[in-house]
Amino acid sequence: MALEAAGGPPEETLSLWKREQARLKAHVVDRDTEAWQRDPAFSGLQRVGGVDVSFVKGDSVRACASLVVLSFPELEVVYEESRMVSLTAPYVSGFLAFREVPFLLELVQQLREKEPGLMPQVLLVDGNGVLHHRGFGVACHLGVLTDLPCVGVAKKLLQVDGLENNALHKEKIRLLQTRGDSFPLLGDSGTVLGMALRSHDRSTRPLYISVGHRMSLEAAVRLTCCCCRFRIPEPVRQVHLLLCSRRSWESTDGVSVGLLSPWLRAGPSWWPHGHRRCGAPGCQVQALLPGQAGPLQGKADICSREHIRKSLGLPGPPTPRSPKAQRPVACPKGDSGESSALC
DNA sequence: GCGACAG
DNA sequence: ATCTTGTCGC
Repeated sequence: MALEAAGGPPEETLSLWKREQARLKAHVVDRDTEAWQRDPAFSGLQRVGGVDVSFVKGDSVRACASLVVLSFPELEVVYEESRMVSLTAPYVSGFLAFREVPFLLELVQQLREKEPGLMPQVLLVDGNGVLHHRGFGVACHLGVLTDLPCVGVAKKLLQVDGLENNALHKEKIRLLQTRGDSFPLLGDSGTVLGMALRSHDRSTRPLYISVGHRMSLEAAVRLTCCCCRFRIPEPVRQVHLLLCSRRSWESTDGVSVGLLSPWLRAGPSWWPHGHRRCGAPGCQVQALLPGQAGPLQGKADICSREHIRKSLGLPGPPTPRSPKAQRPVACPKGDSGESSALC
């Protein structure tokens, strides 16, 4: 307790972590290893996964780790699992993996045991891959440890190796006009560490894509773009939704209802109606309505035909954001222009 | 006027 | 990450 009270982990721990990163980094494969990765239409790719860990405000220990698997190219949820965990490591920039990866590994392992047929062929990871202080971000870390192809998808530029979110960078962003536009992130070291990608026509803010494991940067960018209905790629976005709903039901059973965001409390209109939720170990699958309370529990769940998902493609006015509605768009935006009101 | 550091 | 406000940039 009170480990990270003041200055985070001791220098000793950090250097241990650095050594581990250096050791594992040797196993990173930064090129395409699968046939589908080189195919123009990604034919052969059938399942894309997303993972993330979400936190409970006011609680530095409890968190929720989730894994979802989507069909490709339909992008429908075919598997989702989440579990409450107790974090052991604090967040330290450059060492995100030591905080999150152990739990993500467990989820992958669980899937491997229970539903090997649903194992994703690639994972989109919230965070960076080789675009990292030591070239070994969480996407590489998880990739090496699972031996799954992984892509780092970050929402903010990690300013390393001379990369800076400065005026020049912002100007380059401004030049990204339509979905799919991108520019390389060239570090002072002379290496291309990743790409800034405009993932959606209606979103100005780029994603920062970098290689995690067993995939080229080009394929990573192309795949990410293929997974974007909105700014955030569906696998990652679905994981966020799962985490959010999970948190809300968690809180109805617990103590932090008052800490929930108003968006969630209000019974968000963007919530997939009646979407099934999965919970923690030892529980049952539930049908949870927006804002509805549910027993705290959960278990692996296979939601193959999530026809409910279709609602995501329907006119569900999600975020009555700001007076930025310049465009009469025919598609529902859940999070495009903004940093997502979700999580 | 703040603080730079993925999540 | 979370919460929140509001629309840049030094």
